[in-house]
Amino acid sequence: MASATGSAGKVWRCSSNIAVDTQQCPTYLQRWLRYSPPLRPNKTKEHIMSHSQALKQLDREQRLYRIRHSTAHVMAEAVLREFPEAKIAIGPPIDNGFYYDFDLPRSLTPEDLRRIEEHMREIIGEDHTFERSATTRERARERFADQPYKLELLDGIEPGEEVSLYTQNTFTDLCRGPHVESTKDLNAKAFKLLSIAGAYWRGDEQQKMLQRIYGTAWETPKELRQHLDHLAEVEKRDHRRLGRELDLFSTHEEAGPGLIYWHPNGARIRLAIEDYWRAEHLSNGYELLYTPHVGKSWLWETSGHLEFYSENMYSPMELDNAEYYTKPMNCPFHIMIYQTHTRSYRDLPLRWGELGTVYRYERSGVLHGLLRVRGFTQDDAHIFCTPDQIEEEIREVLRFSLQVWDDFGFTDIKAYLATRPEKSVGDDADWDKAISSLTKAIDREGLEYEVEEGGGAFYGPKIDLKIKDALGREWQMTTIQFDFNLPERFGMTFVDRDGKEKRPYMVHRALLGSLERFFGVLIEHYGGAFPVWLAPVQAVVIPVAPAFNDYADRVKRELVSAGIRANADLSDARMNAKIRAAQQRKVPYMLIAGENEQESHQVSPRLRTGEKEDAQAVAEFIGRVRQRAAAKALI
RNA sequence: GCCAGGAUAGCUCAGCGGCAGAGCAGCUCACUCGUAAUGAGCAGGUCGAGGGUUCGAUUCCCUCUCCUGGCUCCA
Repeated sequence: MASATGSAGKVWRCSSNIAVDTQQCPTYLQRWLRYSPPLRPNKTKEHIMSHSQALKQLDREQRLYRIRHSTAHVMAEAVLREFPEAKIAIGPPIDNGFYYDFDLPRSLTPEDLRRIEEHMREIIGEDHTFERSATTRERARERFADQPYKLELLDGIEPGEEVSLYTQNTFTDLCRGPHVESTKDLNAKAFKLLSIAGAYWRGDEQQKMLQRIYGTAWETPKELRQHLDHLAEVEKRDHRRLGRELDLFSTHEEAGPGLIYWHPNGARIRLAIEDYWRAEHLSNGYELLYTPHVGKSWLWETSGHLEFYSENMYSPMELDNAEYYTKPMNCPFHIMIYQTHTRSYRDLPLRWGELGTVYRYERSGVLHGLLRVRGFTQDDAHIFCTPDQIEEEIREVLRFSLQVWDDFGFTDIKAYLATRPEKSVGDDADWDKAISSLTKAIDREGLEYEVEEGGGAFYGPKIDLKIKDALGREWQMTTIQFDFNLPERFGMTFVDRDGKEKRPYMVHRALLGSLERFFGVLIEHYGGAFPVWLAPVQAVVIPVAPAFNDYADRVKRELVSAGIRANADLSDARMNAKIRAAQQRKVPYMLIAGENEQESHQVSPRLRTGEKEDAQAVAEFIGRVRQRAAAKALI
């Protein structure tokens, strides 16, 4: 699945005034569960409760956690049946399922998965209990003498610490638990093995590549089916598939992977996005810039990119005995403009935005449709201000950002505040002030947030916003980053009211992130059925028969001159086929034009929702589309 | 980059040592037709690239390119 979650730091706090949604906060959940006691049936004299009853008393997330964890153990047992020589690594529950990593003598095939599933169903049917036992680290070392990965895990445990083992049937695992009481608490019809993937031991490229089996597990077959349906829906909305079907964009391996070609339909949408973006920035106190695409090495040496970021930069071009680099970021160019004047405190704050196209070298294995590319346009902006202004500026950026997300139809937004990492530059006082202004801004906007302690960049703290799409997936989009590094490196100053030169604060911020990536998320969010203001084609005029082609074409021209993106389908297909074609392209309005309409200068709208409307005057329809587009309505 | 799986017509896919296939899309022709596919015909492929095995390779082997799923949600 296309996942957009960035590297998550350690979560130590969830906003206290908002209930923790465990689905949104898996790390928190796992932490909580880790320290919750293993499940025991309540065996008092007065009240003998079966295990299943005890399981039912837990809340749903905890039950699923145990079911998934236990299913992972059952899978490991099944894999050992198939491959007695297998070395087992780790097998945790994850969102919607579980995985287990194995070191196997050969590569797994889909056929193996079917057999492993068979074994699992057998084991589950045999009603084995999950027995917890405690032992010492040394005992455990003997127990797992032939399991090198388990030994390595044991090395990470304090010598005196108690080690817990869980056993079901023939399989014992080093495991913290908790588990269900017995395999009969698992439903043999509510799990499925989904995929095989390579995964480095401990996620480290230097370590051995293991084989990971991903599975999903639920309480009931119905839930499993719903989850599989959800996966099918995700697949149907895949922006790469819709990009082809709706003729929005393409990539070309022969012309360079990870580089996006926007087709006319995609470009229409991008134009709508950019027009909106520019208008909103100008009316929210920004000035807009255009800067070059390449710069001499001096620029990148000064900025530090060559030192810290060169892996991601395109190789230099040699011209006139100088090396020029294609830009991976816009910031140094904006600073060049800043430096063209002596800046007074009266000039600040400066809010400078640019739709700046940058190129970054991404390893070929990570490229993915529009979501991970090598060339993209950032909706970048830099704010230069005095320390006094910073709080207000941050608040303003955050407010503006939320307004933009609302306009694009995203209302479920969460903030992540990343604080100072160990290796970093800048004064403590600056960091404290910056973090405090970020926190105040989040509080002011009433956003739910988490703190990623030490998760900031070395040059400053940041707020990232994650938006939730129509399928409930989170995407990290907006980033608001302080930078204590570049002003220093470029020696930026402003003259304060006391006549002294001082260092301005600098904030980088991208709201949509990259237009390419945002486009991908937008396509999936709307499943290709864009709201009227973004739809590449807003209306198609469909004549009932060839005799009305002229009228249909006249209506189309009228719509186009009224600023509506309209086509007339004058092909020799039947009306029904034209409707079907427009429907599949997810055009919001189909306008049926026949004899009745022609006589009264009307059209009969059919919405892509399937709704049919009575004939109405063309002028009336124009007014309606304008109104719906202005309201940013879906249709 | 690494592991696994892919790459056959514009798209979705079948074929897997012996003449390269289907549906949709495209093109042509016919059809006077009211809310999700009118019919007939035509055209379309160095079977991702390069090398090898073979009488013969889209098919088997090797190399490369690209695509897809993954590569700590840490016992």
